[in-house]
Amino acid sequence: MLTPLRKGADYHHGDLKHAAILSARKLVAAKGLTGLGIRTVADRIGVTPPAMYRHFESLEELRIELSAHVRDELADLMTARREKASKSKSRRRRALDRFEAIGEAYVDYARENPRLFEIAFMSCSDELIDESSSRSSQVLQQAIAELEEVGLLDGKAKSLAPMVAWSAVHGLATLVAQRAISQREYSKSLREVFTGVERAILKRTSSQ
Amino acid sequence: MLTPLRKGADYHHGDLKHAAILSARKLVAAKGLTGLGIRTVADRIGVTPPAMYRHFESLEELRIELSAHVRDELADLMTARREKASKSKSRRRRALDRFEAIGEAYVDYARENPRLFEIAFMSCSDELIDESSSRSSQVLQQAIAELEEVGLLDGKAKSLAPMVAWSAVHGLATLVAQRAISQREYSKSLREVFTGVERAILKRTSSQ
DNA sequence: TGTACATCAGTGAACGCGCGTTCACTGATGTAC
DNA sequence: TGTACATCAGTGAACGCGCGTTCACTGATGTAC
Repeated sequence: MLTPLRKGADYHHGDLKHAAILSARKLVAAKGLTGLGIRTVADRIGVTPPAMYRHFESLEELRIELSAHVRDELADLMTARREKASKSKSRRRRALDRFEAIGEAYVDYARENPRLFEIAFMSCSDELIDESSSRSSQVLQQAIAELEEVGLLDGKAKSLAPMVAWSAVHGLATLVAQRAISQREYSKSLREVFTGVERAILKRTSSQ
Repeated sequence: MLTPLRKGADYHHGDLKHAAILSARKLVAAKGLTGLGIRTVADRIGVTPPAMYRHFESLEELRIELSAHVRDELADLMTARREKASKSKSRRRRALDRFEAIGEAYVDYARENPRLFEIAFMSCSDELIDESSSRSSQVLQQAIAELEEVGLLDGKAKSLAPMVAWSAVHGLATLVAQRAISQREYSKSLREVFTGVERAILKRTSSQ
């Protein structure tokens, strides 16, 4: 399909904002936050720099929108992996698999998109990200609620479960993103962290 | 003392490299990594930009040296706090206090120097930081060894203790540095993470 | 103790560059009649 | 169905800026004799 998608596509881009964010995503993924610029993005999507200002107030705003986009991607991956995990098993197995699936998705995203992951929570430097309202943290809360429903969550540890799981998985993810943990050690570390978190928050049975 | 510290101090700075790193530290602490520049630092320490090139090959090298300096500061704080913790108590109490002291120091540093903490492990983007040789991780290993010596470490969890503790504390630290956790929730979160990590790696007694 | 000289650590001016942003403009689009 | 016109989304040229870095230089320092 070499024909323009819409009439006048030579002059009116049609979907500049969306294209800009995707291009910004690529740019940051490849060169880090420093590589992101109004002019560079404009070039890549075949538009002059001032056109960008029809859609973004400033470079800062582009950054912020990209950061939100990345957080969305991350949350999407988490829910997708959760849904793919374990059907037709015991309720307990299922809840645990879903819990692990979202954690693994989180860390995987960081491993595969280290630069993007870095800006997901960081780049909105000034306003603090409302953790409670962020989609990925909601997904986590939900998974913990599921563990509770099936009776796996330890009563004493219940209140600290979200913070512990969040910190441990987020910590592992940043270490992986920074390559402080090599690909070789990756899955081992992931298993260790999961085991640790589960020892911390699940009910204690003889088998564990 | 308004007299120059050494003869010829007008022309020969005397300690430019050290002064540059300190000034870079201040700059990054205040404005983030973007605020760091050869010219800016040169200005601040009262020297012309080319003088910087007698001591640093490039801006990149200045960044790398600053990053190492920050990692040193962090490790120094950890060991200092560990030594301050708990004397004249039971061996077990002492080992646990020392373990917690280094974790708390880590997170405190991140809270008080968020921008610096961000570059501590990140800015050496290309070469991966040798985790095993980094001073702060050695301090952690040591603390875990102490827990083992006094018989607090759980046998099964022993192998995963370093990874679990490291991830959880590092994760909390980055969340705090990014202000994803507010000052208000800070000490509560810290306690939760410690409790979680200890539930994960310590021997299980009835009291826990 | 004094002088010649190599070495070192700065200066001052300039380079080219790419950046974010602004401005007056123009081509395309959609709507009212 | 056709025309006038407001609105919108782009263009092209230019702005000033601060940056990292290079260059030929010069002032200070220390060492050999």
